[in-house]
Amino acid sequence: MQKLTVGIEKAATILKLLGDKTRLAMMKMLETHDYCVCEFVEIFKMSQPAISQHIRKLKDAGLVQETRRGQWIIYSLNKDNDYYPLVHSLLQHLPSQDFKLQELEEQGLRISCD
Amino acid sequence: MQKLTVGIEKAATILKLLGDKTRLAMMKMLETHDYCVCEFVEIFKMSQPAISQHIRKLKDAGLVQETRRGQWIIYSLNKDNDYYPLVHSLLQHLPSQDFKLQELEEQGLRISCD
DNA sequence: TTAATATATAACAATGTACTTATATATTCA
DNA sequence: TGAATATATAAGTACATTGTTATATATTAA
Repeated sequence: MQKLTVGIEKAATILKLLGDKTRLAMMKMLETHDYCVCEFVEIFKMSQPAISQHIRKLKDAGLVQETRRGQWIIYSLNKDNDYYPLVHSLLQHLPSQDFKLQELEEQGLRISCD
Repeated sequence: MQKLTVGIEKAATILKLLGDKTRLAMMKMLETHDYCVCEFVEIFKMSQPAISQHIRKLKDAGLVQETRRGQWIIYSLNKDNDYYPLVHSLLQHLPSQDFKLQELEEQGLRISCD
């Protein structure tokens, strides 16, 4: 059961988390596809630990969830989270990031294709 | 003319601004009433410079606007801002903070009553 | 079992944030 | 004009954040 509204303090925590362009882009991207860490590393041209640390923050807040698939760990949005309605409505205001997925596919670097 | 979506980077900047419980509460409160700095000082039990600095950030981002009324400066939401649709939809997920206004009135500290 | 790959964690440095106190500016009113 | 009030700004400090590099852990495949 999800709440209609969310406490101000907790909401501020979520917004602070999303107030980083890398994490915000990740969330928008996860709206349409799942991704593994190594794909994000390619997409954001950022070190693997940096990506891993961003994802951990999202995971600790319950915004994303992980599933291991062999040697890869696939991340997806956790739509059951209490804050998902807030997050969802905010993501609607952002432009699709699917062009990044396309770039990845053109480079032959897409891994977690379903 | 407002845009349908907003760049990821700029959106992250806005969300980071709102990712502070004081500023987020201010924005929610400004949805229903205008406030002056001295009222926020009472409500948030915070020093005047601290409040002033929070408001300046909101103002610099164009989220709020000021109007001088005598010795007071009244702050209100800037609904013409490009990011207002995003901000508005996100505030809908937060509980009303009107009880804070009531407290203020009960203490006889309400200033900027229209 | 060993090498290769994917991910996580730890320790650190640079930078950013949010307060504080002290002080400046603007307005009102006696 | 001068005192009182409201607000802004500056400088300093404590703490948080985000990257880095080095290293640990987990899985796969030879």
